Amino acid sequence: MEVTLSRKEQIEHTATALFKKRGFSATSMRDLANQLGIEAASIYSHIKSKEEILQRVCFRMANEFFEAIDQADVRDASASQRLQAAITAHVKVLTKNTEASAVFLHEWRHLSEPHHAEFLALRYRYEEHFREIIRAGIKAGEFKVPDEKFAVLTILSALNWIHTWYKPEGKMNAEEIAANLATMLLNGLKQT
Amino acid sequence: MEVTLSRKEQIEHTATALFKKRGFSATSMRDLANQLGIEAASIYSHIKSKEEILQRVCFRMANEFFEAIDQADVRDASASQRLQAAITAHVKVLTKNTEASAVFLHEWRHLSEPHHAEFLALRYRYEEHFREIIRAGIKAGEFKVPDEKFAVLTILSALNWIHTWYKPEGKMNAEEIAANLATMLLNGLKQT
DNA sequence: AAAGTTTGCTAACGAACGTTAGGTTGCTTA
DNA sequence: TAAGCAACCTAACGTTCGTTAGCAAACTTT
Repeated sequence: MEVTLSRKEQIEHTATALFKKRGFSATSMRDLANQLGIEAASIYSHIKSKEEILQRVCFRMANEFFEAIDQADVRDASASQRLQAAITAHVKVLTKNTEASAVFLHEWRHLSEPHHAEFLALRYRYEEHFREIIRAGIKAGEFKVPDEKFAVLTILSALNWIHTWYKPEGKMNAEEIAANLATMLLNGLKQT
Repeated sequence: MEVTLSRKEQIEHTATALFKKRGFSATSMRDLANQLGIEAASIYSHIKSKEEILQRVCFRMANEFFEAIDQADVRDASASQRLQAAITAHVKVLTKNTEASAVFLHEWRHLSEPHHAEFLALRYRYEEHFREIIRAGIKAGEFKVPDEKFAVLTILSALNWIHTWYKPEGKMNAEEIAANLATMLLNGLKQT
């Protein structure tokens, strides 16, 4: 299953790796060019600006997260089941591309307006999906939570650390990680 | 309870706020000077380099976390109680200074060697404290966890998002947040 | 009143930055 | 075989960067 990347996609891919490792601001176009084996000025045959790369990565990942969560949502299921499905979908996207995920999670703040505001709005909408599940769970007496915003932030932060340590060749695959995280968040550490 | 800060401490404090907001690399000495109402070159009457500020913040916070967790550790208690105490201690440090915490958590990677390696070693030692508690809990049959490293990473990432939203004037104080997080992580979301 | 310390200034350095202009090479398509 | 295009080059632009040198004023201590 060899996929041939266009030069623009290669640039984006290499830049993503550098943005994750060093951060957007600490990555220079000359660093990126060096990694690609070309001159910095040559990059501008393919992209308009350094920030364009960041924009493409951030909004592409936002799309992937939305698609995953929409496909995974099972109507007429319990809140626990829905939450488990959402967690699994989220973890799958996160593990499928850890580098782009890291950029999505940490480097979006370097977006300039109006992209910055647009990104925040998307993120809010994404989180709202989780909040809605938690609210439904509280209403049904399924969950016991002091505040749904608090719960969602805690859940997502627990998930969003994965990209720092996940390796495809590690002993847990994405599904196992998702299952373990869902169990831990839903049932806690304590032996039952 | 007015505390007079030395000029050096003022610089450190203002820099910390900027490092949190924009990141270390995206914060220039001229930004910092502007915020302080002086010229960039004047800062060098008080500090040796930009990175010195980062070093001081990172290692001071590391110290604070260690002190908090050492004081909070109760021998001859159950693993649940010890974990609850450790979580509370961690959250207290985190909420006491959200800006320095953000720098501690996200900007340490801009440290140069050997400080970078030294910082990582400290962090490993800190996390080891949590791992030891989890291991004790598993051994005593108190916790049901697939992997103690996995559990600790999940716990700490759930905690380490607090600095992004915590406001001292918010409806939950540090103790309530700590209690809610400990309950959620130990018992899960589900109604019992 | 003298000496020392703190705090700041202006001017400037060399380096690195993102980006543009204009040109060359080689492959692909009409 | 000519035209078009993708990919990359060198040279350079204007700007910003962290930092140093050298000096001056103000406050504190002796």
